[in-house]
Amino acid sequence: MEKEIPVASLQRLPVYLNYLKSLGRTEGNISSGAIARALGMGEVLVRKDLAYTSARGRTRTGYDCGELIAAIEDYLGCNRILPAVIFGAGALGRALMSYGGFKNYGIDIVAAFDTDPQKAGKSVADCKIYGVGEARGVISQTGARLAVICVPAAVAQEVCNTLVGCGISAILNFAPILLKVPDGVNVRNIDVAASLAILSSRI
Amino acid sequence: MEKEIPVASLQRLPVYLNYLKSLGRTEGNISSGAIARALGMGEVLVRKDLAYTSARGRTRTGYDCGELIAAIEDYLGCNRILPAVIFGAGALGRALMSYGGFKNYGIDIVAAFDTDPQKAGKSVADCKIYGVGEARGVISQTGARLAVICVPAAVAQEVCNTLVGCGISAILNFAPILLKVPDGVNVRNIDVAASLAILSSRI
DNA sequence: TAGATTGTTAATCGATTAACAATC
DNA sequence: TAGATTGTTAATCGATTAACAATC
Repeated sequence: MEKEIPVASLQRLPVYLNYLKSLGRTEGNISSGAIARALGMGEVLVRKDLAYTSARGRTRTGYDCGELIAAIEDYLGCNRILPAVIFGAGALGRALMSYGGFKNYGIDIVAAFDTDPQKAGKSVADCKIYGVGEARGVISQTGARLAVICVPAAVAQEVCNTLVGCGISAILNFAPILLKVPDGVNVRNIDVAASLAILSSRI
Repeated sequence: MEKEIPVASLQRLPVYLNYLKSLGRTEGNISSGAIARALGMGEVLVRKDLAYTSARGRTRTGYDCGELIAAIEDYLGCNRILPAVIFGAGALGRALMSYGGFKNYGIDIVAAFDTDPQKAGKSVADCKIYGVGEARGVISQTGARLAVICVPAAVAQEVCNTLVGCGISAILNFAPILLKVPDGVNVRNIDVAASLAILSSRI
């Protein structure tokens, strides 16, 4: 049995991917040492991380740029299209609806939901906002398993329960609370204010 | 010399704080075991983390809720007011301007900047948008040392250089690139698309 | 006192780094 | 061949967990 990738390594894969893409070349080779120097990390760590993907370096020449990008993209699943929904069409939710970066990772924001009936029926960047009552139908119809929670902390757990009940199995949570979810449901939290506070505590 | 707090511990402090505040009581005591159970972690780890703050538990009774909240807030610097600026008044930048959560951590978004002259002069949630040329003046006038970068990846490094030149020493970066900064400048990255991709790769 | 809880010291675990053989 | 680079195995480092004395 292959060893599972550590979270720390998994989180670095998009960093490598962004860097490689920023080079703007799909031909030629790049060594783990060059990547490591550019990103300020150890070269063995880079090789270890890349070894979790299907990328294989060539001794003396390094990794083929195009192959390496393809291997990371493949590992992260950028090539299939995965439908995702956003719950909460406030300022942050709408900003994410209009953000184009998800498609680089094969993620398609197919719908948004909001409790405000005024918002229902409107669209942001080709993404339609539905009322909460339509969540079950839209989620099952689109086959979305991935959701982003952008609602106030006070209602986030309730929204989370609804989403899990609709078959969502991975949640990116922007509300500053720890969501309780059943086994098998994955949650990642982004607390923007806390991130800024952590930075500022070192000033 | 006291041992410096590990990043992992520092990142958990806001989690404890959110949980304690969510209990909605400033009186009475709470034990590290109760906190650990609620957050799904080990109780020794909770005590170790809290020990970095000025909080001191009482044997047999645990920590005083109000004191503990105050100690974490104090450690994170929630009580002083720290001015911060946002660079990039696109959808995300404007969402952050109108987000109320920063003030819980004593962070005040005092200004935003954008290259688009159409946006200059407008305000979002009492926060005024300035042209790029005014950055130096506004930053030095407000004394901001903290900045949030919400511009496209292609211009993020340039914006970062400008900010550092204006005296900014801590940056929360939403652009999916690794910023190069001189020693003494702290950067934290939030890559929303990558976070969602990491989640989805486990589906 | 007995029991609950803290805080500290030692043990474990996992991730990063170092050393090095393999290879083109 | 000599040199550059990979991938693997061993060593180190840091963070988490376990054990336990202190105490109210």
